[in-house]
Amino acid sequence: MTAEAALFRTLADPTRRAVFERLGEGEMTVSDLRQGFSVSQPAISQHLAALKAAGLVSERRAGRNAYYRLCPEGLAPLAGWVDRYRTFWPERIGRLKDLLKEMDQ
Amino acid sequence: MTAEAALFRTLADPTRRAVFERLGEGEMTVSDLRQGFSVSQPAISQHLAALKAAGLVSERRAGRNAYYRLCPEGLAPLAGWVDRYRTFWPERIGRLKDLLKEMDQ
DNA sequence: CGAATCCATAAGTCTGTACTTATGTTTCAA
DNA sequence: TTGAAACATAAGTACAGACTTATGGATTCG
Repeated sequence: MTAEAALFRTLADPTRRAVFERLGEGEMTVSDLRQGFSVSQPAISQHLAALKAAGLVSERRAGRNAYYRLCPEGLAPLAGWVDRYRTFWPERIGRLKDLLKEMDQ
Repeated sequence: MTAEAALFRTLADPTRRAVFERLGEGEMTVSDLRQGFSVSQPAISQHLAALKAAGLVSERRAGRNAYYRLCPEGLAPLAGWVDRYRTFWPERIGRLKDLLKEMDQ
């Protein structure tokens, strides 16, 4: 299976994608993460295991707690896949250029 | 459902994603597309209907034939989602810049 | 020590969906 | 006009996977 295949599969589930997005706020325990979701704790753990297997998340244990953190570099293969088609839309490129320009500063 | 949710769901299936990628070669009929896939003609038609509903493909009828063509702009919401996380990887930005530079020429 | 908390895993259920075959519609060709 | 080709839709099947409850291991606290 290609890298982007695993990423598409992993991020296709809305709940799992929401967990990923939520970790954008910063490192968090499973219990923290559970707040705001209507699914059980095992469901959260299962999603985290899937995200970890896909390289989208890393884990750090401390006592009873498991801290999960975003690994945004894991998205690189997906970004690469999308970029292959970006060349088809010249009108959008400008905004991307602007973004890169901002990041230079 | 958000736009990127529909895109993730639509592109999660490997066969459907392969159909999308194949259309990168250019406009094609369903029969043309069928060659090289091990699934039935209805399966191809169903995938094309899903891609069309997601705005990733457009259709043109001519006699008995249905010509399908890529709509790469349909990927924009997905690209936007990925870009939110691109800011986390400075080391990859260089390659993106190079790509944009090439496209200027 | 015992109870409680945090998390992972096991096992089973159930829904979504990607496929199949069957069939209908339209168009073209002999 | 009859048959074949191109495609879509219908209906049914089968499997993946997202959930659940139950449980166990590890840690912390009283």
